[in-house]
Amino acid sequence: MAAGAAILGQDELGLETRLMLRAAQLYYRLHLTQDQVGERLGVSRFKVGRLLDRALRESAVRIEIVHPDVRLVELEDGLVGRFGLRSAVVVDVPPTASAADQELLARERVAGAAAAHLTALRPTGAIGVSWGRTMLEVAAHLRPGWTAASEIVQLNGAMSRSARPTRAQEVVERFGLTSGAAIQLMPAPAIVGSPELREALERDASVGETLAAARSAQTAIFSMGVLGLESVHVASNFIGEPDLAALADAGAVGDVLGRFLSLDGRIALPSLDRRTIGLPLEDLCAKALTVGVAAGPGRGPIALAALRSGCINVMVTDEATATWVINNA
Amino acid sequence: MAAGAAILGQDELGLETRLMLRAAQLYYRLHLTQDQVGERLGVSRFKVGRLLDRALRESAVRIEIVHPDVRLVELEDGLVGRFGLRSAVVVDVPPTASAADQELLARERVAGAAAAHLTALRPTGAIGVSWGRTMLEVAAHLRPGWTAASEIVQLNGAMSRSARPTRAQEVVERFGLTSGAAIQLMPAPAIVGSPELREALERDASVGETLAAARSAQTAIFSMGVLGLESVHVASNFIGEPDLAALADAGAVGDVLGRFLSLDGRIALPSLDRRTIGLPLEDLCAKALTVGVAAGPGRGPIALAALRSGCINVMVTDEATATWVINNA
DNA sequence: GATAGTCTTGATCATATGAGCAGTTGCTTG
DNA sequence: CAAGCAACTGCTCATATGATCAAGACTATC
Repeated sequence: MAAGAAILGQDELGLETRLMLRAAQLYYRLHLTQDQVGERLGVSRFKVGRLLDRALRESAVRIEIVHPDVRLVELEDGLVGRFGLRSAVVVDVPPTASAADQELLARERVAGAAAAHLTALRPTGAIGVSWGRTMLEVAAHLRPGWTAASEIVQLNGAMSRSARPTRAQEVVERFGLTSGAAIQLMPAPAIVGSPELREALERDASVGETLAAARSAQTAIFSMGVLGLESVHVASNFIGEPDLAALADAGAVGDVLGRFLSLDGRIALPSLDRRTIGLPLEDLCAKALTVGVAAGPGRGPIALAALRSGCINVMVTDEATATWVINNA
Repeated sequence: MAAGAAILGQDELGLETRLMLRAAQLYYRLHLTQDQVGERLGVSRFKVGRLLDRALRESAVRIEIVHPDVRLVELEDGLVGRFGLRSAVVVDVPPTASAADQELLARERVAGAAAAHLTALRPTGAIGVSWGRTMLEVAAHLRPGWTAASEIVQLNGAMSRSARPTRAQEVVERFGLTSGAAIQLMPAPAIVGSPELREALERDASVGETLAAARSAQTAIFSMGVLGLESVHVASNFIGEPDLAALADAGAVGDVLGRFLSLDGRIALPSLDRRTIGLPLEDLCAKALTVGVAAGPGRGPIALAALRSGCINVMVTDEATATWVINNA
């Protein structure tokens, strides 16, 4: 063979290349062993190995992963790698007719994924939870026995004076019911009028004990809220027009546990933060397992901010949000 | 893991599928071993193997050969498989400005490939050769020492009375020169006026001895000619208008060793065949190694006919011809 | 709530593949 | 024409992979 090529000068015909392609076909298409390929082609199995090696190096053979869900896995890996997470779950949300439906579906899908992932994570001890529409949906997806946790603690204030209830209690109750754990609520509004009042409430046993439990929990599960009129904090009357305007001025993009963050992951408006009742951001960041859930359009910025704050260990979100985060990180 | 999926009922999230895709990425993209993949994913290497197996079976991973020359190899394999050949060589002919250039280039490329392939085949003993433009080109591409054959024998009559010489002698001479073998010419026209004359000539020692040598040679190398005014047989005045018309009527598509075939691979016009001097078709078919060379546009039909005749062991041709043959076989 | 059946799992062993190495071959250059 | 050089080949040995099997887990059914 070498002799032939030599006499002919160069390998004009691509004889060696043809051999390579033939080997690749026999090996990758017909699934013969390198030995068998060698036998058919009249070369040693070593040569076949080298031929296949060359085919791979010169990308004459392309191996690609074509499953529609790879992009989700890639996003997950991207999030884990970029933000040093323990894990991430990115779910696919099929398109819907209306934007409102899309938001609903995204919430449903992401919440389901969050519930499933939580079950797989099997957290133990005390678990802190936030509230909101997304958390309510997560709670609804939990199956009995999903964890053997000892206690479910509400992480931030939620008692609303508005006509539209936060249903925060339902979240905690369902988490407790499905796990058989005791529950502990935080009987206070999310945001009050003054830092002094917040301090007074936190000193009181009713709120103080829950806050202490929230601090000592090693696991936290929480959602992310957007800033704007559709925010639950606005709907629940925790913040009004002036606060909203101030937050917008400060560059806030959304909230975690009622604490509004700017895109760089810091507290956007410290003066408001001092009026916010619940687990402080730095205490959240210190926990061993912190599961952040972001579902629906427009969550990209707050998701990125929360990830940048370093308070998220495990991220659960939809494809659009994950894509936004990766592209803007 | 299994427990989690069980509690959640079905594998709603495609958790197993994600694991599969992740395994595929780590294995095929990052080239980790299955062991390492298992370690990263927290599963046994057996599971990784099964995951990858499933990925392949469900074609979540696609392995394809993307080299531009695969199609040539596929055509080669197609010819070998379809016609039970020993081997086949199909060459790529880049497009040219004019049709005439295309024919020239095809001939040059195919002839080069034929010479190279012959060298690789290393035929021994006596080798029979035909003549024609293609064979002349093949001869021109032979490098000294390409074979250790003992004798080169002309397979069919070629002596022309026309102004345009066949240069058949050059073919044999160059085959002999480059191999150091003795040569034996067939001093007769390709086609004569009557069966009786043919018989008389073949009985004469001058032609008879060469014919006997042609019969006993175990190797034959020959080209294929088209039917029509551009045929060398017409140009050399071996056949005239009446014969040409009769051949066309009989469904002849071209010739091998001056013997015209119809598309089914049989002698198209037995009466003409009886006037043709040289190795008969059935003697050609009986040889151990028969290399047929077909180059240039319009050679599809005669190539197919020759292949069907069963007289070809090894085929050398261009892509267009091979494609035509495969599509019309 | 027990039990048979099915699916999944991890282990062992045989096989296939890859890494490193020494011998050979042909090419190049003095 | 010879000597050095570089590429290629086939070998041995270590490793990775695939086939088969027994045990365990979960499901479905009564």
